[in-house]
Amino acid sequence: MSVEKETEEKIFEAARTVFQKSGFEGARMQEIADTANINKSMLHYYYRNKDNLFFEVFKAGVKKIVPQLLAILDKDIDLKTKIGEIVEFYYLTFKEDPQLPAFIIYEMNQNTTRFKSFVKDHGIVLPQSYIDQVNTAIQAKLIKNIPPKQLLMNIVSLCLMPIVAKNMVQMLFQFDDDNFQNFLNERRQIIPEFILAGIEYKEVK
Amino acid sequence: MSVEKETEEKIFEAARTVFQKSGFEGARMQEIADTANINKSMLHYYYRNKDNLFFEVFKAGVKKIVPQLLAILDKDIDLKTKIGEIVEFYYLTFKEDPQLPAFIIYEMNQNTTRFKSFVKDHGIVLPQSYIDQVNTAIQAKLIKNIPPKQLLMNIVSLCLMPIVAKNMVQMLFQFDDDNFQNFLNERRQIIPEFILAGIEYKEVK
DNA sequence: GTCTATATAACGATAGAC
DNA sequence: GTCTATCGTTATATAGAC
Repeated sequence: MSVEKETEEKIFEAARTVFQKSGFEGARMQEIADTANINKSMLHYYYRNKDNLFFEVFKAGVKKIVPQLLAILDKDIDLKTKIGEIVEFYYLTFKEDPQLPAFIIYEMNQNTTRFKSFVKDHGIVLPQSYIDQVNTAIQAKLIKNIPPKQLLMNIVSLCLMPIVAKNMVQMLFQFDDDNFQNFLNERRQIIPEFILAGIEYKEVK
Repeated sequence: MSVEKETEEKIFEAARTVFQKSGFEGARMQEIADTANINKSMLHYYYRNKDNLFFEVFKAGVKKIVPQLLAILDKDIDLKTKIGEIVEFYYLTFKEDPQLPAFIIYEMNQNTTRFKSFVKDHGIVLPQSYIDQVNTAIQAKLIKNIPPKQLLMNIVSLCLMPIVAKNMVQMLFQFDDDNFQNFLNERRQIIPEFILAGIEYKEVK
């Protein structure tokens, strides 16, 4: 009958906060317990150990980033629209959860195994439809010649890098938090324009 | 008279290896000692504690990435040449030291203070000459309208992101190490072309 | 400068009462 | 399910002989 969150969920949310802030090695079980406002031994009761708890947080993070990207790439829509959707999706996702991409990318470099099982379980594959779409556009001379994976790498780089390197960017550009958020917001328009010009995109009439 | 590296230097090199691989929290003083092939207490003799040793490694890393970028930005050369030099500089630097950018970017997000003292000591500032150069090119209609900081963000994103997200990229694109290196090599040409088209760069005759 | 031995503290994890 | 108390381990760091 309680309207409060279940203990297990409270623990998970706290773990998400602490792991994303400090990483696996930097995170402390005690800090997770304090953040969740529960007893430390409850962490072990529900999740057995630190590795387990971490992996749940990690998996949830990957799920928030990767499948949606692949789904957009697989959509039967114009390339221009597709690029716009990716930029918007990442902008909105990381506005809510700014530490997520740095967390996932860093932890994946630390331990590839963690991700491999995830890829296997969820059938994570770059959609062939996207590859075909880009190659077709190239042959039709609608865009200039660029390998589809390179194009995707460019799109994702432009979206993620500023957020992954937040402190570095703020420091070099002397941005406070407001300036930084405005900078990101400005990119919602700049990135699609930049990419479309970069591939010399020509509209289909 | 010894041709071997001094102990202090051996420690530093080992610390660089271990810190860049595992991060500050994940690094173990014992592993650094083992890597350097010296006794663990020597670490404290030369560097007093872990924080100190880490900060030396961190500072050296920042020095390898930031001042050179600012120096290129400040050069009195054509914008096209400038972009090409940045791309080449980062490609060559990270071919030798692939874990460096992820290390610096991650640790900077963990602890801004570490970097602030560095910025202060080294007078790290985005050169006004670069800002002026871009704005002048925009007014002369040589490139399309884009804030100079946004353009720089794009350049750096395209160079660094694939290396920072190495494992993620390899996984999603199903690249082995050779494929990945070829992918990066291919970008030496693709990135400058993409950027110049992206800003609709027009050569000065 | 370099070693062995050890102090000290923190962390993940568990046992057991309720 | 939830708590207190505590175990066992591992980490950084230091003391002191050589």
